[in-house]
Amino acid sequence: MSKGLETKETILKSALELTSKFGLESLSIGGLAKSVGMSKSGLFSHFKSKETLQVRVMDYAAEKFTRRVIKPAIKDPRGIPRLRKMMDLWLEWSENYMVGGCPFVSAIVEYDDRPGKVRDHVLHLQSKMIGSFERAIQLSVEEGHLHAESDVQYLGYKIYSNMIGYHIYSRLLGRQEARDNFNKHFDEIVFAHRANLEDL
Amino acid sequence: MSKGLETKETILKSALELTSKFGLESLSIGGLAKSVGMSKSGLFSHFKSKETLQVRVMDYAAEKFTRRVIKPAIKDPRGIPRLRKMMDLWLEWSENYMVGGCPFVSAIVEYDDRPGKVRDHVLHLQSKMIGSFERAIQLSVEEGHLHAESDVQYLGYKIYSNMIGYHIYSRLLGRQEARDNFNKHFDEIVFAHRANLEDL
DNA sequence: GTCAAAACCGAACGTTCGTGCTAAAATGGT
DNA sequence: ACCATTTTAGCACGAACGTTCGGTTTTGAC
Repeated sequence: MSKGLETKETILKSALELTSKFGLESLSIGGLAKSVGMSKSGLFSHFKSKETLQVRVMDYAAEKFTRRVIKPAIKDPRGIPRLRKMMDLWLEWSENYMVGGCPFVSAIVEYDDRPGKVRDHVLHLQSKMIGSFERAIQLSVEEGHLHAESDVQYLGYKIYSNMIGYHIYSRLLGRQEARDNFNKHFDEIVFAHRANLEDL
Repeated sequence: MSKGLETKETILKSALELTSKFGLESLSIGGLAKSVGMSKSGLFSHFKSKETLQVRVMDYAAEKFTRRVIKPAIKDPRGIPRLRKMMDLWLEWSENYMVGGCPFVSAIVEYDDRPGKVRDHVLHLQSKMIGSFERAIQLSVEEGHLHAESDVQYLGYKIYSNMIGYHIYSRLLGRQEARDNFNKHFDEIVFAHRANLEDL
């Protein structure tokens, strides 16, 4: 790997950490340069603008997310087990890997009223992420784990809400029941949509 | 009312609008001054620091929230009707009254990793808000609308998650099913915890 | 109408922001 | 070892940031 790509990786790694902690908008060129130990202009020349940097950071986050949450889960059997695994991996991602919490959650809220390329990109990535969950839910229906009339989009909404709710209860409010709540709620959602056994 | 309090009200009103749109941290003294049509220093002198301004803005928001969501709901009968009314009023508050979405949601996410007075204050206000919902849930149990063994805290978590989920689905993702999802999910949560009729 | 207090403004402060420009240093294929 | 390319640093810019200060206007009680 060339020197350029190496430092670009170093920069993005540090940038993602800062973003996770303080948000995508607070990410400053100068501060980022200091945290990776290089000059402002040297760092800047890797991205032509701050906007580009922000977009790259989110791409970097999305790549890590796919590698750590989505991809490992497909080793588990289709249906509820795989969906459950995604939840566990997301918890791991959100709690331990990302020191400042899931960067998408912050970015989404931060940019819901800031039109521009960054917002569009964040929206696109988050839609893709929700799509991944919806696909896992769809598979759960096809595998017969959830009943055939399940509204996949609605189920996705409930599961996503549970994730966000956990994130806030755990992060800001610091409630240690958050994880139990999350798991219990997920189980209830799945249970409410389970297939009638006599249908199989 | 004295002149000082009047302008302070004007400032806070405009500040809350900006905060709702762009977040509490992006709120700048200069920008705010321009939007209310007064000088930077003139505005600044009303609050001794930006930190104080931010705290006051959140207090202002909390007051409006109480006046528009909590207080009107107590006219409805205790229990599920009152809780349901709170949901409707919150939807109204979040959708129409606050142009940029619920300011607490933004503030919470923005400050989950920024220690300081602002964070502490936001946390305190949000805890109070959740407390209001939990009290309404508790009343629903006492009124016999929800079964006696209901875990009020857990129910609060689910209802809160639904609110946050709706906020994101509706705001950033722009999904128009969001509202239906929200209502359906609320009904399901209540239904899942309803009192057994034979117990009454 | 007087006068102290409150409110407000304009200018300036030291920083930090994002972004150019130029030149030096490091890199890597030949 | 050479040399073109890439990467990095230094410096400067205009703008915006929060904040301070000195002075002017406005307010409201007497």
